Amino acid sequence: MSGDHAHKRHQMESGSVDCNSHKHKDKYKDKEHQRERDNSKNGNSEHRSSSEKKHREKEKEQLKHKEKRKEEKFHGSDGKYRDKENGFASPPSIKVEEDNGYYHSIKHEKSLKRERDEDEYKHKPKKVKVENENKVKKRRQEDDSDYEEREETRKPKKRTKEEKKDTTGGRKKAKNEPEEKWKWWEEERHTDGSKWKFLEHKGPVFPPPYEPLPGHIRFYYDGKAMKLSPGAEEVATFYAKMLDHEYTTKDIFRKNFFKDWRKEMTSEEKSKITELKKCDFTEMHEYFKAQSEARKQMSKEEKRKTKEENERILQEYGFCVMDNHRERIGNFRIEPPGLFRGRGDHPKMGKLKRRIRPEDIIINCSKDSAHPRPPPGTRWKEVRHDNKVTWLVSWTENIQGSIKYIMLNPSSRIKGEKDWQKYETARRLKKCVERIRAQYREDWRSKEMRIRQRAVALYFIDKLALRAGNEKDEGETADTVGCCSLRVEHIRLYPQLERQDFVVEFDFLGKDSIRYYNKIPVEKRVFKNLQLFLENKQSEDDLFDRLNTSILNKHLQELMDGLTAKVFRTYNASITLQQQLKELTSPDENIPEKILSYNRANRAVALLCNHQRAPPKTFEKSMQNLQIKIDEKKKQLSAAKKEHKAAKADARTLRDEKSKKAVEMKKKAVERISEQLMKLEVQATDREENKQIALGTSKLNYLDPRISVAWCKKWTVSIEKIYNKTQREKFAWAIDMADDDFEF
DNA sequence: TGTGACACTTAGGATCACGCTA
DNA sequence: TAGCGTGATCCTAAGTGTCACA
Repeated sequence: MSGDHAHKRHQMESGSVDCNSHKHKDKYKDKEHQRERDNSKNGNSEHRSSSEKKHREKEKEQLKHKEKRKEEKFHGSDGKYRDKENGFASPPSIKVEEDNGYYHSIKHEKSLKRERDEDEYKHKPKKVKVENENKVKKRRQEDDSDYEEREETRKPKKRTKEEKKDTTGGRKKAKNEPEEKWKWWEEERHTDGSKWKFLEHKGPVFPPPYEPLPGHIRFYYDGKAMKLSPGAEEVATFYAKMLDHEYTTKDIFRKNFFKDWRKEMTSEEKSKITELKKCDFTEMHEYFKAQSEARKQMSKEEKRKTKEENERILQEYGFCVMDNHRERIGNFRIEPPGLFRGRGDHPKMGKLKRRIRPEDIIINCSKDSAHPRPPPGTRWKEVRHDNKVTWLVSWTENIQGSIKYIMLNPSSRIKGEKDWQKYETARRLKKCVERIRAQYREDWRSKEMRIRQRAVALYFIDKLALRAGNEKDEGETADTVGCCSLRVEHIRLYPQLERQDFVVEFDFLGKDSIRYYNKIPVEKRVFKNLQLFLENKQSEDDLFDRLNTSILNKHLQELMDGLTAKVFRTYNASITLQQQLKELTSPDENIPEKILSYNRANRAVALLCNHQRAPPKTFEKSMQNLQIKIDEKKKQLSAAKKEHKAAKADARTLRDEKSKKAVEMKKKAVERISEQLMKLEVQATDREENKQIALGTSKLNYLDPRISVAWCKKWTVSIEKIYNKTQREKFAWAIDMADDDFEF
């Protein structure tokens, strides 16, 4: 990152756009906005239907026309538009960082101590400083109110005498005491654009080499057993393993697999094996199934050994040292070879994903770190020392020619800081969203078509939380769209529908080929504009032919520093959660009911963002089981109530201590069973409502965790009820800094 | 100004591990 | 204690957005 860029980032964080005057109005408008959205969203119940088929059928006929339109869109009719190449990236250029004197190994810590004292904030000791409570409270308030301001004004902290004396944070660690969590959010950030000063790791873990099948497991071609060469056999096993999967029923998958498989065959095999339908992989398939079964049946001792071995690998390769801290790596294993599982109607599904060799790998680490060693007899493609990026290992995959990375775990400082920053940008949008909304409404009346298109697209991104919709390489990926890449065929206009005026129906495949289907009433001016955009266009033409994500983001950047289309999704998701939590949580709810309210608020966001999932295979059965439990519990409750009544009658007659005690016991039993019943009923409601909705995606990526933390603190719900261990690790910063009065 | 390369986030499905129940 | 169901974790595809360069 250049100095300029660093400066820009700093500016972005300091929230230079003054939007405060809109603050109070925003709250009201946001709510109105949400209500409008809720009303419009309920039509979105259909799930992954056959609209993909429709796209396929039209594809051929559309292609020609589309090419033409595209040409016109960007170059007028001069024909200068050049098609992209085949989508494969050329090998990344070699980039070697000069030693700038920043790097140091933890091994050299002692000799560099003097430097650390002078530039202390860059190299904090692992131990966490002990702060007094008032200080902590003050810091938290500061964090909540204005993170950017703090970033701007904060100067490197002076260390106390004690701290200088002891790099372990002022006290010695007792034996077996769990290592304290590093509170990176209390420390300074790099301001020079660098992502780290020191990075050391052991490199990636490669998948085991191919093990040939035992002799008795055979492949049959045209009914006859045939021994395959190791290369061809390995690729055949990839297919055999997937025989149960729907992929192997798809024509494109089968075609691509067969084509790539033939490339791995010997010439003799190639001449014999000419049709996939004559191939019989069932023996291989059964063999792998038996193997997986055997793995499940392993003895306790064997399972323990496997677990220990995995733990050893994790300890050795799953961590790195970044700026004096041991940090967990996200994905330290190289992707094994196999068949490409593109989603939706991906034209490349079934192609062979090649085995990655050390010679394909680029290592990124500090110059003065102990470099990872390649496996014996091999070498890395390159070892570079680029501290402007966060990745540790990269390679180029052969399907799309894209670069794959090994990066740190979400709980790491480097990811956490970015996440925190993302939510701060969204909070800045909150301060000026009304001004931006007023502006795009005004732009609906612009004389210029490009401005009208931009304004309508932005309205959709804001109102419906649509993705930006970058352009994609045709024929290289599945045909999916976002807002800017919507085509005429993706919307339908109804001047009146179901007693509502100006209704727009959306039906398209979005990211991961997940269907977006929604009918929403829009403002008259939007409707009229859409009619205008559709004039003289064919179904496969772009709806917004004068717009792309680059133009839109450039405009957004002018409205607010750091604003892009993506920020609207984060903002709308978080603000919706906050509003829904306020609306749905009531003080007289018990804990399970509160959690149901939380999940309902979370669901509202997932619905908004169209986060769907395939209903679990066992869904119906598990609901039935739950219902059986509920029925049984109801019976229990009615029996317990009867017993309680009888005990009361006894007590009235006998009037002794024993019968009084019995009444108490029966009463408690009724209460206990009632509570159990209530929990089961809440669970059933929650599960039913969650059938096709994925809550995890929004929770992990869109909802400012401080909203959830504050809600937990306010209603004394333990954080474990809403975040599991991994999520708590990822959001440690928020759990530590948010109080019950945090406002997004 | 368009384009490709690159870096990074977001996403759903597959697989694993663990706890509950019969 | 085996079998099952479920939540947690892993995996990797598929997006977004920025930058340099022609």
